Amino acid sequence: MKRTEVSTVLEEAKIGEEILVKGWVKSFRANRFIALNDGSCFKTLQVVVDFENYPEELIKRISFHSCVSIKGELVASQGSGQKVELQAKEIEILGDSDAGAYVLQPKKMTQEYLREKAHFRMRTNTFSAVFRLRHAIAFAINKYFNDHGYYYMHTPIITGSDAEGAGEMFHVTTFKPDTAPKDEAGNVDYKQDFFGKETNLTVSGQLQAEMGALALGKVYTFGPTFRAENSNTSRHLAEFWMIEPEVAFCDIHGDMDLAEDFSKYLIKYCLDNYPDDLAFLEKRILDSEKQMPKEQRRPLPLIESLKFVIDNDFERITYSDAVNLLRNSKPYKKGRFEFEVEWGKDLQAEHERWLVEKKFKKPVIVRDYPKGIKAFYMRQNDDDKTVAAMDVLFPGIGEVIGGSQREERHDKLLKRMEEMDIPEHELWWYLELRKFGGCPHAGFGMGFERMVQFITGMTNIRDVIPFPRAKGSAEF
RNA sequence: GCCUCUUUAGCUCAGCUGGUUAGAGCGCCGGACUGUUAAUCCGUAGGUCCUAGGUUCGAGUCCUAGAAGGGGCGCCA
Repeated sequence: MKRTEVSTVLEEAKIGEEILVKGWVKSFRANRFIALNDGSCFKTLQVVVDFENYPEELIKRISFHSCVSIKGELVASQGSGQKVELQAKEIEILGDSDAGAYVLQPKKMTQEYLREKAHFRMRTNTFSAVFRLRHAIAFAINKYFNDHGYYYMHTPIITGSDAEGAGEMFHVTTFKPDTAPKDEAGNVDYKQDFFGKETNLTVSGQLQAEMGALALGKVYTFGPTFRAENSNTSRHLAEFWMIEPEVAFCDIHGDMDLAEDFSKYLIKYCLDNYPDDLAFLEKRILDSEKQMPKEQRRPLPLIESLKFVIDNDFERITYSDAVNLLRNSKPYKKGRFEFEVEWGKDLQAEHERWLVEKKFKKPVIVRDYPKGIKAFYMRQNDDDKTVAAMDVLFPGIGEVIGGSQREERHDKLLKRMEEMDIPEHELWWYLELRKFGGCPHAGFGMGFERMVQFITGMTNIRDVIPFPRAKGSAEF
């Protein structure tokens, strides 16, 4: 007999049908009711066991998270919690789980504790919901771009240039530290290394994606990226996934339009297709906020805040306007900001939070940043002071997207690289893209895990990736 | 990298200005009950109080150092 998944049972199976289900026991009440979950959906199937008909030895093995295979008949439920239930006829234990020795318990456990039990944490309601949604968002990303005529481009994980300018890199080598061959000057001789040169793990696929955009028109990358930054926050990982669309014949305004439309699509996809998981996560957050002071609680419940984002236009302002707004703000005048607001300096998290959470109360796109605080490849504006860069700021998590129109003018790009000490010989190919058939183009990078954080409401980024990699932590 | 908080039973925590045998809820185990929805009721077991030093007649409690974890900041996605 073929197994039926719980999601199928609840959606399609008819009363009176004989079915076989397999899954994990979420609870076993009164020696009679198994709540069975197989991961196919958030819901559980109630299985009714007439314990009088089974050996006590078998009944005892039905315990928290033991794995069972049950054949039975689907019947209308006598209880009020569910419409249908499975009347068990044959029960087989596929995997025992000794409740006394098992590290999970059918009760609330802290996220910090579960993080240490990452091999089991996906079995909990919270993490199974989070990881179903993580999948949903990944799928929606590919669907959105495919439906809009973009090509999925795989950029390299190992890169030969360290000029991408997005932060500290992880070195890739086959040398052992103590036996690495040295050159005459006593430095490590990377000519003898696997690739014949120094290599690193990528911090961004953008520069390579630009090659694709100038050939295929619209491309996107979606893959892991690596930063060896010593940043210890709930929004940073050493290994994270990034989405980077790159579009030919697109300026900064088209870039912002794409960022907004794309973000809304991902949120809407989850609302439309995963209501049970979102409802559970929302309830979980509301419960945990009950003992918190009001100002620490979310302004809106999870689902409402997601709907609010897709129903409203993102606020779009220039960096200069943002600085003026901040300098006229109440916290600025009362000296409540820790950091100075001054044209030319980057906006700090406290400033961004004021703009998003206090001033506009919705996502904000800030554009035209001073060129001194942005990367070499961003297109210089006519004022000679700013570049066509934009950041999308979300409530709660800050910067979700950073993007720009790229500098397509060879002379301007070269000059900027010289000013910023970017070695020309490492990016010769990037410069040649401007020499032969170049065109205005733009793109952005979205932090995948930050988007998953926003949609699931999880406060720590380590809880939205199955195996977090962060400073001092690479377990599992 | 900086600042700050935490570490007591399997889990979540309480433990006052240092004082005698370190507690609760849940979980586990045993029993009762059996149409439950975090089932209920009764009972048992379970603790190098993170580690190492120190102060003291006496340290879970105070001091110093270290370890692990959380939160905030910086850097960014």
